[in-house]
Amino acid sequence: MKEFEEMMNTLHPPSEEKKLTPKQEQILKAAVEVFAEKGYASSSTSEIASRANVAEGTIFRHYKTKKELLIAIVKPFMRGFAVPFFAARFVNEVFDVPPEKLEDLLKTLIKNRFEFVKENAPLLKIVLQELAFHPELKEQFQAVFYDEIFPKFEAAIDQLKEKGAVVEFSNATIIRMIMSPIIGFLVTRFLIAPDLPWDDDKELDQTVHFIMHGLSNS
Amino acid sequence: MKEFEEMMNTLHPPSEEKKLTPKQEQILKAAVEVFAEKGYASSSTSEIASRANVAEGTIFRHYKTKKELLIAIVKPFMRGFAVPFFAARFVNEVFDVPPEKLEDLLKTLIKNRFEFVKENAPLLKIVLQELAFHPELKEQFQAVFYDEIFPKFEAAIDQLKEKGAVVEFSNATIIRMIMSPIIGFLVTRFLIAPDLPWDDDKELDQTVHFIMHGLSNS
DNA sequence: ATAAAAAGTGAGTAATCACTCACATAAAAA
DNA sequence: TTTTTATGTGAGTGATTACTCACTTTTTAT
Repeated sequence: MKEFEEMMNTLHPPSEEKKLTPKQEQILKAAVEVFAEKGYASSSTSEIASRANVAEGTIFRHYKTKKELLIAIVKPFMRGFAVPFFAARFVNEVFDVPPEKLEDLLKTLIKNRFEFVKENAPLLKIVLQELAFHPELKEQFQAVFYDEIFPKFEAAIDQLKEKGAVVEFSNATIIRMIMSPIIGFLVTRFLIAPDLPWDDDKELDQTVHFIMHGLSNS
Repeated sequence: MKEFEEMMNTLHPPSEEKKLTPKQEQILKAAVEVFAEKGYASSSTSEIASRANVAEGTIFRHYKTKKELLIAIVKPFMRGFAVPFFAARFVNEVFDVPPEKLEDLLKTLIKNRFEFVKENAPLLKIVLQELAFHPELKEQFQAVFYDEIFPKFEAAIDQLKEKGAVVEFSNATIIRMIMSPIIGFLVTRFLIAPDLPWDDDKELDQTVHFIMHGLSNS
């Protein structure tokens, strides 16, 4: 229960707190469950309602359509994931830190975001699944990642290239090479084999090690 | 048209040729299209039928259920992808090749599999999407990848570890680090941004470079 | 040529779907 | 307290769904 309340807090951060009624929270919780289990298209509003101990009409009182319910769940998750990247420090820290400390900086950042995803694992599944079919989600994704996070990454990468610390691939390629192993780990960790006895810290350290060596200019 | 016939050949390889009727081919082609566009759950058999210029009943003449149609599409694709790995040479080649030539060997293999995926891009999307929700597909995936391909990879990795050519991560971690950037490229190349002016050879070379350096024991 | 089997058809069906609406209750405002 | 507004309800609805079946056409076997 505690965990879910925390999740709901990240879904609806204090900044624009919407004062959800208890039933509304039950609906969101149940919807996350069902969407993650069966996928959006195979989830019925009637099942969400019954699992939330709520009449079906109550769902449509708060969310005009089923898709609006999906967006109400996914949007805050994406924004929540991006929060630390909005910190003004982000790019500057990468600029200033000596290259040998860069690995530690990345580890800290990644471990922080890992914890966020860990607390919202079903949301990760929903996003990865539904991003492909809902233009509204793609737009939100673009707004958060392409327009906000990636440019900051690019600035940092350009700086590292000038220092000769990073291999001379295109920025898009480098970003892909940074993200692929991380996403690969997250997907394996939480979606494919969540029940394996994972040593998360070790895996993350090794993943960052892999990325840094893969991109190093040797 | 030519391309699709080739795809159908890979879907139903000569080894167990099922002598598909023309209408059956139309059904498979249309189903691949619609499943990839809308996702399995949101695809209706009536749309598949009309897009295949076939009566809806014809679909169920050949495939008892909608899910059986999905499996008829996905199963041969996975088997087709795995074919080169079944070659007895596979592990031995990795054993015998001198470490500095290993990168070239991997490049050849990956470029070969890349072409296969390129010819069946919609199938890649269908597999990635539906694997999460259909136990039958998971079983097929397990049979092909976990039971057949991965053990061969492990044997090769163990050998490389003994030579000290590869970092001492667990085999599962190493396999993940090999596959993540490749899948990351495939997904970006064919699903996220297929219309970008890609230099496939360059990207693949750089991806292999990234993997080899990331895993090197330095 | 004739029979038998396979392929193809499309109207029909029961189930399920997202969503509505008239009404009931609870909370807030007056 | 009285009125207004917000929240909650569940039976009802038209549309859509996967799938069936009696029938026709085509292909294959004899």
